[in-house]
Parts: sequence; C-alpha cells; structure tokens
Amino acid sequence: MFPSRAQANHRSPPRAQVGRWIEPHRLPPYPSRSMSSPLRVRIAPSPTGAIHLGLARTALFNWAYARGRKGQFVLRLEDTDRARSTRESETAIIEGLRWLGLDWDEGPELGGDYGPYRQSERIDRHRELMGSLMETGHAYACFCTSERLSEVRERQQAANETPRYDRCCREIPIEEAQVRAASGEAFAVRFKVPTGQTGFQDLVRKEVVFENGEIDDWVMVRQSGDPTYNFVVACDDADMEITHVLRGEEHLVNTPKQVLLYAALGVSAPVFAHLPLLLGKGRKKLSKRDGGVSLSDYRDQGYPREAILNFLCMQGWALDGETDVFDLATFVEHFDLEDVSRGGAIFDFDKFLWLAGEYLHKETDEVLAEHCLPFVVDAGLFNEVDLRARWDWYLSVIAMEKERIRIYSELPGRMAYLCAPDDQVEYLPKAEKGARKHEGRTQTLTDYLAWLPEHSSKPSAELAEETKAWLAEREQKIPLLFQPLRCALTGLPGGPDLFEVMDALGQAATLDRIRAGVERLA
RNA sequence: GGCCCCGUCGUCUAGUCUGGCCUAGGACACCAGGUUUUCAUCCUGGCGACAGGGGUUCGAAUCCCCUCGGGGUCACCA
Repeated sequence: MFPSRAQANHRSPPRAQVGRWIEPHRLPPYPSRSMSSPLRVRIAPSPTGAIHLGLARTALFNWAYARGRKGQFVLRLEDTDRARSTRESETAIIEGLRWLGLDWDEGPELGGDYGPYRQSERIDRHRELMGSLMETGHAYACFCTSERLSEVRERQQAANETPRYDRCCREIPIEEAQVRAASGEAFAVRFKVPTGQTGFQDLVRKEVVFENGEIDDWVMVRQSGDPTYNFVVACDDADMEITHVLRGEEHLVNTPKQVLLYAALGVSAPVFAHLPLLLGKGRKKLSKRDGGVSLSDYRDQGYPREAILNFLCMQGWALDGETDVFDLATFVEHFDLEDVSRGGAIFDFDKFLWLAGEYLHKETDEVLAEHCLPFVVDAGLFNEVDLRARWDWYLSVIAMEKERIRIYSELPGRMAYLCAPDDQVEYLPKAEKGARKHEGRTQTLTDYLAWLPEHSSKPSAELAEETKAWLAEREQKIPLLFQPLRCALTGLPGGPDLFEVMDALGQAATLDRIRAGVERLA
C-alpha cells in the first residue's frame, strides 16, 4: 500500500488510514442536499494572527446571510499550518468576532453535530478521503523530488510557459507506485485533473468557467503527510454540508480545483459567492502597510462598535445608494448576494472616521462617558476611582466636548487642558498667536480678573451675557477679551463655550489661569 | 507572461439583468458662504464621473465587439 517515510517521523497521528483501500460504495454517505435542507454557511479563518478587516467583513456577510435566511453559521478553524497557528490567535479571533456582536451556531468552542471544528482534528477523515480518491483513480502518488520540481519550473519559466507540474508521475502503474511507496520512497498525493471544463455558480459574478487544461495537478497531501488547504477546505465543507461559500475574491481561482474535488467525491458543490477585495491606496489588496487593517486597531482606537459594523456592511454592498447610516437589523433584512458589487474598492479611512462620529454623537452622555473612560485613564489624566468620584463633572465635560470628537480615544486629548497645572497650561502656537494680536489684552484681562469674582457664581449663560454687557460698556469688541481668555484658560485655539469651561474648571482655577495668562501673554 | 475577475465624480456607491423617468442621484473628502466668542456641529451652495473606439437602436451608463487600464492568481502557504 502506501506507507510513507514520513509516517515514522511525523508528529501527526499514525497514517494507518492512508493505505487502507476503501471501496467507493462504502464511502461514508454524504447526506443529500434536498431543497428543504437548511442553508449553511461558514467562515474558515486560519488562527495565525489578528482579525483582518477582510475577515471581519466576510464573517459579517456570512452571518447576515444565514440570519436573514434562517440558516446556520459555522466557525471552523483552518489550522493546517501548524507552525503558524496558535491558540492565542484562535482565542483572539473568537473574542474579536464576539465583540463585534456576531454569533455562530457551531464552532470549536461550541461544538455541534458536524465537529470537530478544528481542521487539525479532522486529519483522519482527510486521510480516509485521500485514500478513497486514490482508489477511485482521482488522485495519484507523485514521487518527484522538490529539486526536480523546481527544475521543471525553471525550465518552463525560461521557455515563457506557465509553470505547472508536468504530470510526470501521473501514469505510473498503481502496482509500481505501491511497491515504491512500500520501499519507503517519499511521495505526495496529487489530484488527477480530468479534461474538459469546470464551471460553477457564483452569486456575485454569475457563472464562471475554467478550462481544465489550465488547472494544475495540484498537491492534495504533502510528502510530510499534511494535507493542503485546497483539499481539506473542500472535504470539510462537504462533510459539514455547507451550502454556500462566501469568501474573498482571492479564492476565485482555487474554486475550480475544489469543484472538481467535489465531483470526484461524488457530492454536489456548494454555491459560491466571491466578495470583492478590500483595497489599499495603490488599489492593491489591503495590507499591513496600509495601516490599521486589524479589527482590533479600531476597537483599540475607540471606534464605536456599531460604526465598525455599519462600515463593514458598506464594503461591497450598499443599502439603496442614498443611506449610509443603518443598523445591523436593516442589513440582515436587505442583504442579498446578488447586490454585492464586483469590483474591489479602496478602503476609505476618512469616511470610516466620519461614520464613527455619526455613531458617537448619537450616544447618550452617560454611555459615551463609559466608553471614553478607559481612554481617559490610559492617557493618565485620572485613575478610574477618582473619575467615578466626580462623575457629574465628567459628564459635563463629555457633554461639552462631545461634538468635537469622532472616536473615544480623542477625548483625552480634548480635555487634557482641564488637568494641567493652572500656571503651566500648554499654549498652542495658534492659540497664543490669536491672543497676542490684541493690543489691549493685558489690561482687559486684568480688568476682567477684577470684575469676575463678583459675578462668577452665576449660571454660565448668564455670566456670558453679563460679560458681553461689560465689554459693551467699555466699548470693546468681544474677541479682545475672548481670545486671550481662551488661551489663558485652555491654551487651545478652539473649544467649547468659555463659560462652560469656567464651570468645569471651577472659580479658583479660572482665576489662577487668568492671572497666569496676564503674565504669560504680556 | 498564461488564466480569471473587474472598470460610473479624487474615494465609496445608486442606476446596468428588465435600453427612454439620467440634464447621471447620494455620501466622504475638498472649496465657498451663513450660524457661533473660537473650534466643532448645523444649514446653503460649488467642484466633480459613465476608460476609449466601433457597432445595434428612433433612443445606450445600460445590449454586442475590439482596445486600453486595474486587480487577483499561478507553492508540497492559507
């Protein structure tokens, strides 16, 4: 049969199944997919890193498609690359998707009727299917060495041909192959691509057809005994009765290989839907160099969760061409694969920020305060206990600064001036310049400092009116006082109503800051 | 390079299947004006696209052909 050299030293379970011929008719039966069987979709991320925005989008579309059609959504971990797969990444993916608000019906941490849900744990089944495919003549052992393979590739490239396997081992008689394998010669298993054409239904791109002559006799199982992605993904999708495969367009060219495999396995292929790629600035696949490509980047920067979800919905899909802001329920209700756009689109970071602001501004002060709290603490402005002890004050700051921030992490920068020492408020150049352009600033500020204590106990709106009246009496324009005052109080060129700022500062700090301002702006 | 996918304002997108309602709509960005003590918000306005060329048709963003452009993929990675 086909024991391999790898059998002895490979750390995976013994390959007992490999050489066990299974009669085709004894293949474990695949449940037939009748019209009444439920729609089943899945995502199959490899746990090798953080959640990329593309994965988040794919997950969201799968989830919405299932939820909108009473289907089931499955999470399966593609951990075939053992060197790169980690449990930390697995946990991060599960937590990240949960944080987004997605839920799935079956998964590695949940179990389900089609488990296990880690590809590495399905290895016996993959070997079983490999064996039967060899038995039925759909796959064959390839004894070529990697040296020979690269030689062939180089020769093809030199001749300007498409590099592909020359099918050298394809016609080796099965008896001979068995003898060579038994003698310990290493081999990989390749799929025997038939002649003809392979087409499939793609709900986004209609029908797609490939010439089989263009398809390589691809490797299903490596010499090491490890199956490859194209092999296991189709096996698992078949076993799990996945009915619709929604994934990124980079997988489009893999699809005919998988479709051929389904046919060899004797099962019908699922319906596909290849989603347009998320692109970076240069119209190339969005990658790390584009910055901020992980879901966690946005969570950590304080993008509202609903804004992230909403924006993800718009990556390849539009509600009506008019409405940009809509919730998940609306998405689930209206989402259809036929409406997914075909062209890849550049990820618009500007619009994302804008949308974040739309959601942030809709939050109540209380909710926003909670969302911003960790960022304020992280910035070192307050510890949580102190901040909670003066919650009403914090809420007033939130109300005051709300319209100027779009993401939670922007608050600490906006309110930092409130925490500065009163004689050392950092004056931004633009603010100081604006203050200094008024000739009578020092005198006006000094006079105001004298006038203020008797009036500052009044509500801010009233104080504002009285201050303006005071200025009118002196026949002075408003900016003459307000610009130096703003600089003294906040050091910023813009910001909330000055009298609300005074409220937040308190009388003592207000007076101290004006006093310091008289000197510093002299 | 082969194969495959795609092509509407700077960007995202509606309209394309089922030609006429398109003088091509909306949003972000940008610019100008208004509101405001400033910034922000908000309001008003502006800028700005059917890749190109041939057909078919009374009529084409929409159907057909060609060209050009962009992307994806060509592993014993996933």
